[in-house]
This record gives sequence, structure tokens and C-alpha cells, in this order.
Amino acid sequence: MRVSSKAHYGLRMMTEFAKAYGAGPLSIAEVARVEHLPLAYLEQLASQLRRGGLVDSTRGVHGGYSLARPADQISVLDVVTVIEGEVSPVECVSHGYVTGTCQREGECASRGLWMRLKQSIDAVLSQTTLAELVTDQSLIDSMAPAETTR
Amino acid sequence: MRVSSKAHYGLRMMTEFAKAYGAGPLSIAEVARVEHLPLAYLEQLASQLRRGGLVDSTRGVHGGYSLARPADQISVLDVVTVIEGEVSPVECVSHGYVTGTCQREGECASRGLWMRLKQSIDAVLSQTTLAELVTDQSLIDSMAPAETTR
DNA sequence: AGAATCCCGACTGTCATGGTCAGAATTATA
DNA sequence: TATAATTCTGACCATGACAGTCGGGATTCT
Repeated sequence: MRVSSKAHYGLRMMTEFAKAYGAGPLSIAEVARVEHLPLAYLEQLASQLRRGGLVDSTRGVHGGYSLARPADQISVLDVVTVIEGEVSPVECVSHGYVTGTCQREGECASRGLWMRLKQSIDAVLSQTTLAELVTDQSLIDSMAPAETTR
Repeated sequence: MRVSSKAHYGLRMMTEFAKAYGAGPLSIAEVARVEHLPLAYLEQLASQLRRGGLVDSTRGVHGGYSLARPADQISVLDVVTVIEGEVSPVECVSHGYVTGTCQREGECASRGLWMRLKQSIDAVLSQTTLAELVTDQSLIDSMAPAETTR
């Protein structure tokens, strides 16, 4: 029951893109610098995010990535889903599940539980948008300016 | 964001123990038979459950395992925690987290999110007890008796 | 004594994670 | 027009978790 650091990295990258939204594309070299993440790895994640339709890319010298839509219209769930695939505690509650695949389906008592769990997770993740993460971030920054020079 | 089938197996086994509660120990050979799970694997899981204090074991001929306390006092969270370790989307919100381990702690905007997520998951898993799973099970069984002969 | 059981440690194959690397394609700019 | 900055792609790799298997030991009932 954990979020991969892959998804976590992706979210951090998306937060950077959100901060830069409207000011032209942001390169992953820049993201790697400010977030201290391995550049070559971010490249892969950025590709996934693009294929998932969350960001647009611009190649060439002043290229980079920018959010495909405003930050308040991209939820954490969107990001996690693109990178990790659908959030689903067990296969039988995932979207593409084909009825009958699990032989125990009829007599399974815990499916209801897993469905509640999935809904609960989805709710939390879809309620938080990148925009909120960014404003939380600036709140933190403004409250502890002495720490930022480290 | 998924529950390992290891934990899922463990839960199924615990449900069997719950059904047999009060009627002497239940052997894992029996569990393996009715749940169609590999016996040798269940042995490992049963050991973990015992070490985690969720079941008591009896060796010898009519031995087996029985719940360490009534089924309504064991939650799904208890089971998952013993088998998978603490449920925690990211390290920095887990119980044993040492403040300062994550260098980004000060400026991390998503920690609040992960804490909400953990709480939400914990809530769902701790609200459901083995007793409820068992009664759900019997409800299902009584409603579709024709299917049980397959 | 022997069968049924739990107990334990070692082993194994497969897969996801968390990367790295080399090089090709594209584009701005000196 | 060359070159530097970028994205894009596919291949590669090391590590550890997961999902098991196996062999044998310890215990207890009959």
C-alpha cells in the first residue's frame, strides 16, 4: 500500500510545471536542478506524462514542457494514474475488470471492502489539484524564508 | 497503490480462522483446501500472523491455528499491517519516521496530502473487522446456494 | 511408533522499481 | 550554417519484493 517514488517524482515535476505555467515551457534540466532528481530518469517520466496528455512538449533550444491545461484542472489522481496505472488495491475492482475472471467472485466477501478502499483513495487523490499543491508550497516558503538559503 | 496478494491470502486465511473460532484450531491444510491456496506458502503467512500476535498455534495431530481474540476485535488493517508492514503511501508519513530524514521536509507541499491519504486508507481498513467479512460471506452463500456446488 | 501438524531456513524464478546510457530528431540562435 | 540546447526513444542494468517450493526438524495426539 504505497505510492512509488516514481509517481512521487512525477508529481514533483508536475508541481514545477504548474509553477511555470503561462511563462513558456520549462526544461527537465531545470526541474532536475531545483528538485535534485536524476535528469535521465525524469526524461522517461516526462514522456509518460506527455503520452498521458497531461503536458505538452516543445523541442529545441528554448524547449521544455508545459501543462496541457491549468493547474487547477489537473488532480494528483491524474498524475498518479498516468504514471502508475489505475489505482486499484486488487484486480477485481479495477476499471477494465471482466466479470467472472476471478472464480471466487460469487462467494467473495472482501470485494466490497476493496471497492470502498479504492473509492476512498480516489476521493483523496482527485480532490487535490496541482494548483493547491503550489499554493501550499508558497505558503510554506513565505513562512520560513530563512531556511531557503541552504 | 495496491494490496499484495500475499496480504490478500492472509486475509482469506484469517477469514477461515474466524469462521472456525471457538471450535478448536484449524489446520492450514484445511485452509489450503477450501481456499485453493498453496499450502507451503500459507505456512509462511501463518507464521507471520502468529508472530504478529493475531493467531495462536497448536502443534501436533489435531493442531492448527485459532484467532488470538474474537473476530470482531481484529480489523483488516491489523492483518494487512502484520503481513505488509505499516500502510504508508510514502516514508515520511509512517509511524517510525525520524524528523529531518527527508531533506525536503521543510518545503514539501505534498506531505499533507500523503497524510490525508494514509488516514483515509487506515480508516477504511480499520473499520472493517473479520466478523463483518464472515457475516457478509454467509449472506452471499445463503443468497446463491445454487452456485456453491460448482 | 507413526501420523499429523506446526516451524524454520534456504532456495528460486519472475517482475517492478529506479535508474543509466547512447544516440537520433528537432529547433533557436550566434 | 554550424552548434548548442532540448526532447525523444530504445536498450540496458542492478536490486529487491513477490510468490512460491523444498527439505527437514520439533511437537503432540492416538
